[in-house]
Amino acid sequence: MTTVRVPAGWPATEEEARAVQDELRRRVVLDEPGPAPGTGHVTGVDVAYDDERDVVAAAAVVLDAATLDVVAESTAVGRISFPYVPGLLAFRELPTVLAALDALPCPPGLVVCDGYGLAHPRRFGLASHLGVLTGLPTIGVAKNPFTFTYDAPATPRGSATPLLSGAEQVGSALRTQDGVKPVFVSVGHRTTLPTARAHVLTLTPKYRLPETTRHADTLCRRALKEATAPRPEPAARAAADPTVREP
DNA sequence: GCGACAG
DNA sequence: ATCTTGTCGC
Repeated sequence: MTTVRVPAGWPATEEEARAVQDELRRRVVLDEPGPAPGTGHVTGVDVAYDDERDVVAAAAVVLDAATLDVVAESTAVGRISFPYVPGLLAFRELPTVLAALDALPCPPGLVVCDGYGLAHPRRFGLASHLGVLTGLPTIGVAKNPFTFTYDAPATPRGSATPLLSGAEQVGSALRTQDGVKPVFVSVGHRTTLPTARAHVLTLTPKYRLPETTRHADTLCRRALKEATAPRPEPAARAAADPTVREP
């Protein structure tokens, strides 16, 4: 586990954060097919908070895309860098997520984020932001439609309908299990929407949410719990480990 | 002006 | 996101 501070120059106000988005959005790459689903590595990232103690924990879990086996994982903890503001989620989550990705022992491949990419008020959600900062292909998978609209996909797993911002398609509502509420998929960086949907279907053989996010969710919650766990008394620590001498 | 609003 | 155990159902 690594520890993170809020990066120097990180936006302090909503106005600054929106200006950063308007600047960085121009660097999103949308004309690459991206990694083929079922090959190489796929990495899930997620974050858990303790607002009371001002602690945030992030996890990155790398899966073998063909077998969905976990091949590597890492965590990072830090201080909360921004309040939750719809449309500015990246400024709250990214510093710790970047630290967790940096701590991985292998290349992450495609990164699957909790939330949105292009489906965003300024077309620059968390997944796109992470992609631009790291250069990695990214997609967003959200559990709610945010401010967007959609028609219910047909019942079978794999059915999809457009996720709309007015008349503009910003993503897909994708049914990942028969008759279960869809997830909301959007492109982050360096891939396409059909490819993003194919990745999500590959990652959901059994549950509604991708295996990547399920693993990352479990791991970041555990990391948060450990980071906020009460410290053992010095005497108890000395008793538990006689090789430790307290100054 | 009011309400809604990824995690 | 988070508060939170057992429980009803396939």
